[in-house]
Amino acid sequence: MSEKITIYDIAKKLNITAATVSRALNNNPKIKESTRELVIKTAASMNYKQNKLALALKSGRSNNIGVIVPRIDSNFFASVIRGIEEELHPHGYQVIICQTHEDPKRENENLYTLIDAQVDGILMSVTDVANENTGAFHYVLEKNVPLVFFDRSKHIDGVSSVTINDFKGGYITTKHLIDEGCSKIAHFSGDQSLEIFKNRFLGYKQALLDNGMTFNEEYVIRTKSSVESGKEAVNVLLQLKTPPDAIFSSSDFAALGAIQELKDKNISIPKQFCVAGFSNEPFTKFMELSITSVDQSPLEMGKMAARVFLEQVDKTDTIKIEKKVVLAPELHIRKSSSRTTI
Amino acid sequence: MSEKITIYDIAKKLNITAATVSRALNNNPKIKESTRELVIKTAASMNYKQNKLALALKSGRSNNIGVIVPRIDSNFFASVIRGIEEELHPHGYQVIICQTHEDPKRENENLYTLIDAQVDGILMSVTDVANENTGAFHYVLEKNVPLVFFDRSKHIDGVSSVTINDFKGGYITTKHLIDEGCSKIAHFSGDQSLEIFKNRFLGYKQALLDNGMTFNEEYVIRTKSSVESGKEAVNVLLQLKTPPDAIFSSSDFAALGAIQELKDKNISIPKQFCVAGFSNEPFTKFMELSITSVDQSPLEMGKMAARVFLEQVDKTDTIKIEKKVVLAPELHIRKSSSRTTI
DNA sequence: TACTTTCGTGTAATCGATTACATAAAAGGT
DNA sequence: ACCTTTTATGTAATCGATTACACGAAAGTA
Repeated sequence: MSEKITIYDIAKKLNITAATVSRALNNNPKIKESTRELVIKTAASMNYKQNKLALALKSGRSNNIGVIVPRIDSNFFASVIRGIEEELHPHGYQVIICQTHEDPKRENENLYTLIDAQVDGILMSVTDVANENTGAFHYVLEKNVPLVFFDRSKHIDGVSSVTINDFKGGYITTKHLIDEGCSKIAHFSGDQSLEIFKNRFLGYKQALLDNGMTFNEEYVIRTKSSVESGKEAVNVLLQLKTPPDAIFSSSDFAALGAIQELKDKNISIPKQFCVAGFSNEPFTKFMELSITSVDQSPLEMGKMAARVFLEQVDKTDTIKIEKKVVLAPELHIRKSSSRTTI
Repeated sequence: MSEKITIYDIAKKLNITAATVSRALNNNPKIKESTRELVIKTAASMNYKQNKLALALKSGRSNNIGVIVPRIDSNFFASVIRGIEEELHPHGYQVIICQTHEDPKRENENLYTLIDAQVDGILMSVTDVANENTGAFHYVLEKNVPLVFFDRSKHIDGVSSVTINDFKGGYITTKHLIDEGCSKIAHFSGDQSLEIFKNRFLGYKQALLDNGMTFNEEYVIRTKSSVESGKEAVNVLLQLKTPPDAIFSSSDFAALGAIQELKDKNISIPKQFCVAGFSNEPFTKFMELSITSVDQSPLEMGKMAARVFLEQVDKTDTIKIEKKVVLAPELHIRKSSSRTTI
């Protein structure tokens, strides 16, 4: 069992003080070169490792940053986290992961826990957008801990965010369906209290209007992000007097459900019916009937969020710069909606 | 900007000492009940939050645990991490994520970094199994930090592990293919220096022998875990004098590649050719031609690894108990190999 | 009353590193 | 030779909380 070696142990061995050791190890210019070399050599030989906790306490910086996501086992969030980790690792930061499981209570709890753990920043995708209770967020801001939202954000003064242009995502996808000759395009919308889903819906609506098509309330179905929900929703649509001939789904899973159900009913895709999803989940491109979907460049989003954090972290004194980064969504056109192209 | 409130601030306000405040907040029985109430009330009114860094320095426990995985953006690892987080969160631990990207250097670096950051334990899936250089691992053990391997493990005295029975996974899958009437079963093997892949291969081989079939070296192709690699591999197989009629792939992605290529060549699945994969990636069940695969219960694996850690963490003085937990793999039979059943 | 417990709190050290300030020694200037 | 500046190092406070030990006051005992 190895004892923990401290700078005091090194100091004692060399008959100098811990202060000198500390300075030598930190390249303080006031140290005689010979002393520095001796200290560094001795430290190495004794297998000295700096105690980060002591450093953290003294400096007030833990070199940890907290990341809060609804859940980690989703391709999107996992990829964002990967991006964050890759960007922050070279700067010496460790990434602490918290999940909310879409529970506002957990969200608040995580915020408080991270602050109490003295993280140097928090990057999060908001769960509780509707809730007016922003107490936990202001607690973070009061402590002057940089806060950056990604993907799902909330309007709070002084908080930066990195999102994709969901409106545009909805718009280009709908436009694409129109270009493929679809004239009755339905929409699977998610939780409308979340900006992302609202914007996808608005983009969809605008594309319809801009192209001389009428917006039909009946064609909008609120779904969950699940295969089952997509199946149910498509059945509702098919029972309408005038059923649609395309679906723009805000979820890849719901899109998949719709496709499975349409196939069961022998409706041919994309000939009779086109489908497009959102998120570019890995499975969309693996399917025999690959699914058209909007890519949110999660890796890039994570890296960008990390960069925004880095920009803010050393400027505690200056005025908070609220930075809003909006990434462009990219439509991946695949078989489920390709009548003209492959 | 809120000042940081410490126990000294509370003490000053109440004209007592910080020691008394600390004792009151920690339910020390030696404190007069009236004092305790007063302190707690005052602390709350002043919005006092304990500084975990100071606590960590004093106690030597950071309440952080480190998790090292090859990458986080894979369904398997993300799910394991979810399991770990869910199990450890109620115990007050925060989870720090590190990725190796399959790079042994990063693995060592991560181990040292985590120890320097004073984590209370490390849960990891090993990247560098072959490497004899176990220096970093012993460094961890010397520091008496509990270490638990999951999925990919290494034989090191005193280190517990949670794995699945890969041999059995290989065995039951191969047996299933035999039961479906396949007589020439090929195998896509991964990196054989990793126990998991070696054991899947051995299970495959044993199942062949136990069922009176001959093991054919030519039928074993070393693939990477990618669609492309699966395509290349199946083409090699099809050019053999006696091509196989089934593949047990140790990777779902390679299995998918094989399926795509077989379809291109108009070989009917499962009638003429059966395919089974490993890992139960989400896409395997979403495909129109769903893919038979072995589930590794990642969530359970994560929880189990966390529990093994919890058992060890408070027993630093007792002899290290080396615990080997082996979870049972579960074969999910789907269309890609179902001639008899659905 | 005098003596022993018990109770509640204060004093001060500790965890390990950093750093403002102090100081002794060496170097430089006239 | 004497004074000033520079250089290298030591002293001690600090970050915030915990805790062994000390001690005065209150309570219990004979």
